[in-house]
Amino acid sequence: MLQVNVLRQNTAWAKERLAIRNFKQLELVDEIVALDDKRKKLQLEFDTIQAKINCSSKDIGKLMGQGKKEEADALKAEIPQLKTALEPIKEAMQFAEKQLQDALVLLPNLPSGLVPPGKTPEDNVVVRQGGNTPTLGTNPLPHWDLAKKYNLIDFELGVKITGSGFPVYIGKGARLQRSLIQYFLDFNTAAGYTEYIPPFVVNEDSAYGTGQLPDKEGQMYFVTEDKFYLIPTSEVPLTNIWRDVILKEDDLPIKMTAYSPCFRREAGSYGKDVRGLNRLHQFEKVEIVQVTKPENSYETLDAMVAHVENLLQNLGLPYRILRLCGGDMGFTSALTYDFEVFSAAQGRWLEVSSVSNFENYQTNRLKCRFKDANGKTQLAHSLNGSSLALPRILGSLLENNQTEHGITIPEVLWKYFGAEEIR
RNA sequence: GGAGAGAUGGCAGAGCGGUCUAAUGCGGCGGUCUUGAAAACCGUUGACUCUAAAGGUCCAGGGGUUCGAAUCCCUUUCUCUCCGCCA
Repeated sequence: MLQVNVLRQNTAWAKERLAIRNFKQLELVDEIVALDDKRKKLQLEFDTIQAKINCSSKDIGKLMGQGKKEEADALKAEIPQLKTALEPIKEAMQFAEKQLQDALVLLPNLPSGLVPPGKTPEDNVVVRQGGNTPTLGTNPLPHWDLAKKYNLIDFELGVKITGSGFPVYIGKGARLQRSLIQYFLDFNTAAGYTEYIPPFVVNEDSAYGTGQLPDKEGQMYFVTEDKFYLIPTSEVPLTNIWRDVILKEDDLPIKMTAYSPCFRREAGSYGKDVRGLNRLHQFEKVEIVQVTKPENSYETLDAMVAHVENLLQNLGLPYRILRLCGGDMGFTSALTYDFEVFSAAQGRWLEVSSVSNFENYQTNRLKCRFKDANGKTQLAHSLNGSSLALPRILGSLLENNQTEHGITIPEVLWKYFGAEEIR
């Protein structure tokens, strides 16, 4: 969430930034500053009266110790009226605090200066394109047909066991998926990321900490019995490792990577968007997360983009990198690059990664801070990206690499997959 | 799941109704000494709010009793021990 002081000191600028992402309730910024003013005023009143009570209580203690019971009783008699005066102030203060908090979580992050204006995905800017689109033979098959032909994935079986959007990977399909996961993790750890296996369900504090709550409440599966959320991405448990932590400057940057299944309800999705592996309720993903010093976060973002780009190049997939426009960006992001691969048989670009800098939006909520060289505590910056989401990579790999007699496996996967081709 | 015991500063650990502004030890930081280091000795040591300062808040979370709560009561969560179940 945003810092009130930033909004207070740069009110007009903050509104301009929010307008870039087509945020409508700009008056919320003024309301927040007003609420904070109110809160401060009440806090001061509260503190003044509380100080008097504390002082009297100490005096009573001393008097009792000296056996001056009557003087102590006289002092005691003064306190009830102070407490009576305190009560409404306390309530008003707590109410103002809650209102402030409730308002703050409604504000999305401020887009960085690089974010292009725009409302829809059409307004995203292609910053780079790479790889070659293959020339497929006649009647290229979409991946769901290839999956059936080579017995790699059974979608109907998933429907039987759970429901739509929960595919069952079988044999070489499962093996290919595992090969990709292992390749991604090895590639990430070679680049200095530490591998984690985090919990796949999280509590409310964690879901709130990275901003999934209250924004994406309906997107997550919820275990009512224990009040746990199934993670929509391992970003949630990974970033929350640093909740309520004050780091040393030397600890930064923190580089983490994790494989996890991801669970998303995706309510309301339908049609060709959800066909095959295009959109699932459970999918696999390898994630990278970094926590950095504020002054380094944008060069870190560039490094993460280059890192993900390398992965796609190594897999030989045709890709493009988009800088998301204000209207298409995530709630908590300041700048996001999306990666799409071209799935040749479907003839569509599919999103396979999203790399974002959250600046201190997440860390402010998480209270993830570090002590700088001057001993001052300040908020760190957090970033994350998919490296990579598996289903669409798998789908496009099947489609782009299909031949007359099988599917060729990219060379980087040979040692994991144990073969150069699926026949 | 049942019974019992606990949760205190970076860590260990005292405090169980009133100078707690939380003892003590370890660790960290600074200094003295030293060619340098170690040892020894001396000093220092959290967060939030507010900030000119004072003040206020924080002893797992929430609520209560009291003039006054780390300390008493209720409640939630977590940890440990024993039993049960189990990969």
